[in-house]
Amino acid sequence: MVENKRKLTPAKNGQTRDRILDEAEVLFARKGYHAVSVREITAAATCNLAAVNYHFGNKQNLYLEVFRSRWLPRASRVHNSFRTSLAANGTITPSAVVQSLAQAFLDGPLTDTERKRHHQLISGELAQPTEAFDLVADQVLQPLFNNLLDDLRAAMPYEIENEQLALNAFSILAMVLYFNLAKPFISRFTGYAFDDKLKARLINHIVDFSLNGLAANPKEHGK
Amino acid sequence: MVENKRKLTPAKNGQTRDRILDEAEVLFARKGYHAVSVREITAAATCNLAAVNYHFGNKQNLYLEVFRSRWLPRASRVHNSFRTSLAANGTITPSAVVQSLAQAFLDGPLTDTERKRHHQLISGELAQPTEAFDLVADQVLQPLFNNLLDDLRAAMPYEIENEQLALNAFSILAMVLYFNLAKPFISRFTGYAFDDKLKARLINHIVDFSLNGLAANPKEHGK
DNA sequence: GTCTATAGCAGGATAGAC
DNA sequence: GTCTATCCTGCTATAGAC
Repeated sequence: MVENKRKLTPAKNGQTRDRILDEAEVLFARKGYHAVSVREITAAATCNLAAVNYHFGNKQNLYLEVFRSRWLPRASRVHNSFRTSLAANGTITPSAVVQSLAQAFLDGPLTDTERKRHHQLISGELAQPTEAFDLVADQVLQPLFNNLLDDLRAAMPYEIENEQLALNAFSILAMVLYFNLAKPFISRFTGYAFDDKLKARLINHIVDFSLNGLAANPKEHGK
Repeated sequence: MVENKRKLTPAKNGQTRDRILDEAEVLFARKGYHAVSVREITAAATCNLAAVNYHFGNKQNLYLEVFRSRWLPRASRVHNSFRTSLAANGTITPSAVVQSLAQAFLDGPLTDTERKRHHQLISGELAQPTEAFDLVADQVLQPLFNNLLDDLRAAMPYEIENEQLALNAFSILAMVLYFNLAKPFISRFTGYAFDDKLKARLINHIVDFSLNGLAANPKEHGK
């Protein structure tokens, strides 16, 4: 009742735009930009073909809007989860940094299906970058990388040169991001089911491997 | 002169098929399957539109043939480079395994442009797997993974359980494959040029990190 | 804001001459 | 084995009624 004043045409069903974004994201993630048609999206969103052009101008801009309004906020949730988890840890140690990062990315605030979509979308951009990649790189990847650099520098018990630090940061990101990407294939190659137990074990492994590499193996893990 | 006997129509220019495969691979790698048209491929191969259907039946089959006749043999060269380099090392140590693997994948028998194409093609399949991924998984990834498991088991100085071993193998693969994928972005995020010096440093880093994780840092590297 | 209808074009694929 | 010519489907995008 409050906002009637400036809308004489009260935008009956403002949900169409949202439904399009939701369905577009699912389809773009599963099949990639070029393999999805606007018809397919509007059919899934149970609206008319013309709605995409009305709300987003064209298909390319719908794709970008999926990243802007869906992907980026979700990435922020993951990033925040990492930061608060690390802050809650009190002192910053290398172990705490990697633990918080792995936890946030592999078991953080996202549901399993959200996480899958999230990583499929970015995988597509890694394989064939579009304008969306610039968006993601500037607003998510670069800040994450810089944060990780700062945290690692603060956490390492000795001085470390910049290039060395950067390589370490990349290696840790490699572990975290790659395991998310490869998750469907770990089962395929090993035969292990990807259940919660394996997920927890995976996070522990990433921490151990990042801290001590293969040398980490002889040690036992507290449960 | 030797083979005239059984070809009365001597297949004037049997190179068309090859040219199509070459150009198709470049375009598929750069833009992805759906973003490339058959017209675009035949134009690049300076042949007629109908040639693709004549030689390969349809577009999808041309794509598969690119993997069969171009990607798989190249992957074999890399795999062989890894095996012979490791064998030449004499005794199998964890360090030798990782060193040989990283060397083969990041600086092995492929030229830089070959390697880039190679990894762009497989990245596309990782993001949105098609029939080609089954091919690659069965004929390349699974054997590579099994080899790595065997080598690591032989190289580790103590007994190690299967799941632990598999996670370590994945972690090492993560480092090697991820750095190839992320190479274009390392420069972007760090500002360092990706020259031969950085490449060599990267290989050393992967070995160190895989062996000792972050704990590897204080050590100096022999040149 | 949502719909129908359609323009306009690019795509994969095929027939048939050479 | 390579070409020209063409079919026809499916696509994005727009115009205009409601």
